[in-house]
Amino acid sequence: MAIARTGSNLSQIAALLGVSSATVSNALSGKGRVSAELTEKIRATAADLGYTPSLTGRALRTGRTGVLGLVLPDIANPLFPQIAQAIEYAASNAGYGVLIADSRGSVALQTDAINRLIERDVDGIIIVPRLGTRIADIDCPVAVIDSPSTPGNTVSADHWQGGQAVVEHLVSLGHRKFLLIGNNPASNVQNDRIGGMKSCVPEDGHADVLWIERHEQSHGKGSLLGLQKKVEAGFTAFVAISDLHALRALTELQRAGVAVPEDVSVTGFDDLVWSSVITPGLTTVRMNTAEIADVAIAALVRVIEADAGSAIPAGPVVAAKRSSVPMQLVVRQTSGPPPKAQIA
Amino acid sequence: MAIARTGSNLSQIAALLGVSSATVSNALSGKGRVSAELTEKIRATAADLGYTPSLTGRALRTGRTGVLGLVLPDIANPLFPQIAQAIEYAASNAGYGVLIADSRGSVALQTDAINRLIERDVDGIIIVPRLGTRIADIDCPVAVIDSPSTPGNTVSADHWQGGQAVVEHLVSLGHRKFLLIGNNPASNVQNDRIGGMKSCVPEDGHADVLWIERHEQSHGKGSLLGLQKKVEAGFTAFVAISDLHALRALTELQRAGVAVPEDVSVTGFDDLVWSSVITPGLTTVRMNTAEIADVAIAALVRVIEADAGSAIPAGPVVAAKRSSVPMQLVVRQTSGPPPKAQIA
DNA sequence: CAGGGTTGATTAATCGATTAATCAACCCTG
DNA sequence: CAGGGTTGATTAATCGATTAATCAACCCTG
Repeated sequence: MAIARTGSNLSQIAALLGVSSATVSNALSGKGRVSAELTEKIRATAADLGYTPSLTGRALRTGRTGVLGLVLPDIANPLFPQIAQAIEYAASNAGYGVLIADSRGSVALQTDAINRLIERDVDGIIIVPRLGTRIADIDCPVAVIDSPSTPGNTVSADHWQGGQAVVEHLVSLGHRKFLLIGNNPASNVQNDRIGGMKSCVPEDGHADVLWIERHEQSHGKGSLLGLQKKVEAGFTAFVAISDLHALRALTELQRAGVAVPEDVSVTGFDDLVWSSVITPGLTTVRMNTAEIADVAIAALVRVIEADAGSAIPAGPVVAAKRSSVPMQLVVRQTSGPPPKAQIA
Repeated sequence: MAIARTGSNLSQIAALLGVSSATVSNALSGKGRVSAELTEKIRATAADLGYTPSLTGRALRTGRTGVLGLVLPDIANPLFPQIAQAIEYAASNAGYGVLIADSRGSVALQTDAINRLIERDVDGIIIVPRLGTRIADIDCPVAVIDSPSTPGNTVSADHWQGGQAVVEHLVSLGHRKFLLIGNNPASNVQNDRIGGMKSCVPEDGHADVLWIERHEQSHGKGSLLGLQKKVEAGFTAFVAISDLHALRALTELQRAGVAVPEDVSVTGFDDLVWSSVITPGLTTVRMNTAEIADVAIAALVRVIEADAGSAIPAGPVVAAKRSSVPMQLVVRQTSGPPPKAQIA
């Protein structure tokens, strides 16, 4: 014997009013033909009973569960909560629930995570892919949030433009010698940011790139980045592709007695939670997660709800109307003019 | 016409072998009586067809969806991803999916979030409650992860013991004058941590508490905490209830020219991602999120799967076998002996 | 060898909602 | 007033899996 749900169901309403459950379904969904009078009565009793439709029953019949899957990369990325929140909010507004699946930093587990979601019959999947992963063939609509230069990207922040914005800001303050700090050159996101930064270095300026993962391979994990020597070599702007690395740079410089922003400027990316409370407050670039989530969900929902007609979607990865959303520069206290001596 | 699922179903296997779908169901689930020979044949064809049971069909029949809801407080808490990851992992191992719902920092939205989950027929809910929220009556089993001193708490880290561990460490280094840094005294978690810290201050020592939210009400959001004056007043240990506040303290002190750990020690809580990469590395206390998640999920699953017998559970909030899980001290570079002059 | 017990299967109902097909009643119109 | 059209409802099938009830075949045992 199946276990009865706590709430009421269509047949209960139908029995109470002496009509068929089909009529109740039609009345509540506005489909079919039901007299205005009866519709009103059905609405009223449904409200009285606190009726909520069984999404399971509906899912079985319609083949749509109303649930989206969200696949996230390595949890270490502190931007994750913001993205997850934005996706959940946008999905919820569109009438969808969000199942999470964690790829725990490994490509194999990412595939497992996707398969778990598909087994649960999600209507679509949003993937924030792990570094350089290609999305394998997936049997449902997929939205990819990575970077505009990634093939198959659905929507993402305009990381290149974000990189431009922060370097333009520093150039206008008078900086000419930049140390760009990245982590892993295999990341499309990081490459876009670095690329945008480089594109704005003026002809009389200079930019070096420090890749942290490479540096740590030779110097050991968590080792100093040797920034003090860079300061001595005349670098005045330390431009990181993440607040995490900016923070690392900032504390290393402070510890070495280099004053920020008086001696050098430090900037980050992503506006993570701590950026506003540290001293000095971190100048950074913020992505519009709400907008990105809205676009991704809208694109996904459009394909899902059109799917009734065309059985086979063209490709699994959906396209959005806008594929990139501008980033916004947030100026706080870690960026300022370089010391007088440095200005040529 | 309902939309057919992409995969195969029980009746397809049944038709292929010329048996009834009931037999296929029995064979695959190991229930009922099916000959060993036939069971083997059914298993083989199921594997051939790549059969995965429709969880929707099963859910409708059994009344259990195999999905848990996870309600998270304000996303600003950077510990969230670790908890979410641990919960998802534990749930997945127990055969459950995890739907997320964000309470976005408001009690009203927390209730909305819970209702959305219930509408989706989750089998149980895990709540990491917002500051001082009481869990309203909920129509399904609930596990609460807050603090051992919270009434109705299911399981959590032993925040009191964590507070003890960090102050014991500092006392053994020679510290006697402590500034304990909290945010909001209405939080059970924060109160437990502060309480544990205080309980380990020796008789010849002293501890003051700085509540940041109160401080900001009079001094403005993001204002300096006035720690330099505290250093001048002889405080040598700054013990925060979160790495976020420890980071704030650390940068403020470094900026003011106070050397950490030579002049003063700074410690945090939660071992957030950046704690290991900043310079100097932050001494902190880590919670065993995996263990907490395992206990919470186990308690929830126990009630859910016993529910078949007893229709009405005693109360919605489930109890666990262990209600508190010890925290672990992680010693890095921000803690050291106080300057010689300060040792009496 | 009659009749109780076991084995290994099938039948049919069920969970809840949706929807194509059908039907009764009524309204018109030529 | 016969017959086509519309209105407002119902009937019945369906999505996929589960499971209580039933049944046929066979095996024993007294």
